[in-house]
Amino acid sequence: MNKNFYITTTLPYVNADPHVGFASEILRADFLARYKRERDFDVFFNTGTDEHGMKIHHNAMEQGVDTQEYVDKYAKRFDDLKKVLNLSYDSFMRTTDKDHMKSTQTFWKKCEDNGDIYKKIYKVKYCVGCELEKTDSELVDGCCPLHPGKELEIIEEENYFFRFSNYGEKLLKLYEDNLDFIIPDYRQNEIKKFVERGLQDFSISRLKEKMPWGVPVPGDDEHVMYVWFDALVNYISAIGWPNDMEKFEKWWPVFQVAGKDNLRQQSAMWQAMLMSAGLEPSKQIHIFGFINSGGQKMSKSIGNVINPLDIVNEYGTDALRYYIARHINMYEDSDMTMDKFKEVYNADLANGLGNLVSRIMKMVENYEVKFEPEDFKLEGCSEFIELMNEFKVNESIDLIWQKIKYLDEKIQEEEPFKVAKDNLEKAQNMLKNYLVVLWEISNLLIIFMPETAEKIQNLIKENKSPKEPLFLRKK
RNA sequence: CGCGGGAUGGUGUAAUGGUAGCACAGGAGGCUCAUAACCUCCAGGUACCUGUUCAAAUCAGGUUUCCGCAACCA
Repeated sequence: MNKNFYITTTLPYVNADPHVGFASEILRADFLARYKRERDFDVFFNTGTDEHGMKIHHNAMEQGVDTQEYVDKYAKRFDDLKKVLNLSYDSFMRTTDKDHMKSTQTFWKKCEDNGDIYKKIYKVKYCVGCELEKTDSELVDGCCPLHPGKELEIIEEENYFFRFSNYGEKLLKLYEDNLDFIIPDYRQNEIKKFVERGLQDFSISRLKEKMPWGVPVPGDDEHVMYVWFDALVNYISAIGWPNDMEKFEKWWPVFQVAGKDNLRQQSAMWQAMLMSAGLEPSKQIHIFGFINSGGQKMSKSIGNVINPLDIVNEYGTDALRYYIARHINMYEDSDMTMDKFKEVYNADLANGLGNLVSRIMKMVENYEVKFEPEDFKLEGCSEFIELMNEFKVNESIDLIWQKIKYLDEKIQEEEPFKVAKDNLEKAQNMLKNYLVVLWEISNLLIIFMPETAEKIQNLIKENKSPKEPLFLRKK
């Protein structure tokens, strides 16, 4: 059995601070990466930042800073998530990285050699008011929303195109042969329908004189690559393609996670590009739902944006990790508000896990229970393994809370605090039984809440009660 | 009729034709080891209509309604 596991997130575009939606994507990837390591897989976990393209270039110019400086600043904010969210990724790939850019150029040439790249006249809609190119989806009634009534200018320019239209049949075959290529199945169905409707070639370059911030097209000084083309290649450049083919062979194909806005790019465009370059398709792609707030899409103008940093500052890293794991639906859209977060925090973490640890360990300390945990074997928890093998995060962590509930009930039923008054030894044995389960809980928690798991394990090993509550109840 | 997916207690979820389960929030009691925590009990639900069936949340048809996608949005 292949014990190598390569997982990647999509690369967020660095034109804003990290969003809780991306936090949830990378956290889920982290849960799975940690799980696979626990199962003795050799894991390579990739993430990074997508740093090219017009929007970034414009933002930098607007702020009057050098574009490189601008992306450096934002890339750091994303890399900071490693500490803030306690992530275990191995690779942080920035698309402005020199090796990545070289590998993208090689990739381009492969596609070109295969006859899939050609030049064509491209019609751009240009709003004179904004002095910006506009896409159809940005337009309202055929006009720029900021300058209604103003005719858009049509500008023609020569662009390179990728022969996406060559890959319709091949993509359909890929989906047909791999019925669980995209999870959940309705997303696979969605993309299948999209491909069936017929594919049109897409533009993969921009004129350098208008937009210099991109990877130069090999053999043509006048063009840079369109940001999509370059960003997707990171999944292979991150593991050494094409320079270190041994490394590449070790890790490829990749297990991908992405938000639902990325369905098309990841499961159709990128797969076609891989085919064109003669590479094996991705292993599997999980398409996640979005997080809304108060029933609405998060937006700055509504003021309902949830910043993961704020939550971590107030509640701690593990509380956020917990909330994402247990209460945000992986595949359907979920709603999240600070009120809900507090409710869950108090119910599940303060009253649930935290209180359970306090009550058990307090008795352990008072009754001088001596307990030495045995080495934990994940293999013993077959139900948990089955769920995590299918990447069912919500259900897996649910299982842990069932055990917490079980212990609370058990303590009430057996009343060791009463038993201790006239039969200390019997009470001690009861406590030891609880500790066996608590030890199991702490070990299962490692992948979701690493810090908390470690704290609990230390308390168990030292037979001590926590000096302060694990999760202080919030008013 | 462009294509596709949904509507389960106040909220979030489970149940592939066979007793609608669970958690949170709400109400009542109990316990005292614990963070006003914990335990027990109570109340509350299949959007609507019709059909198939011994039996429907589940299958079919329709109504209402919500949400994606419709191409370069990174």
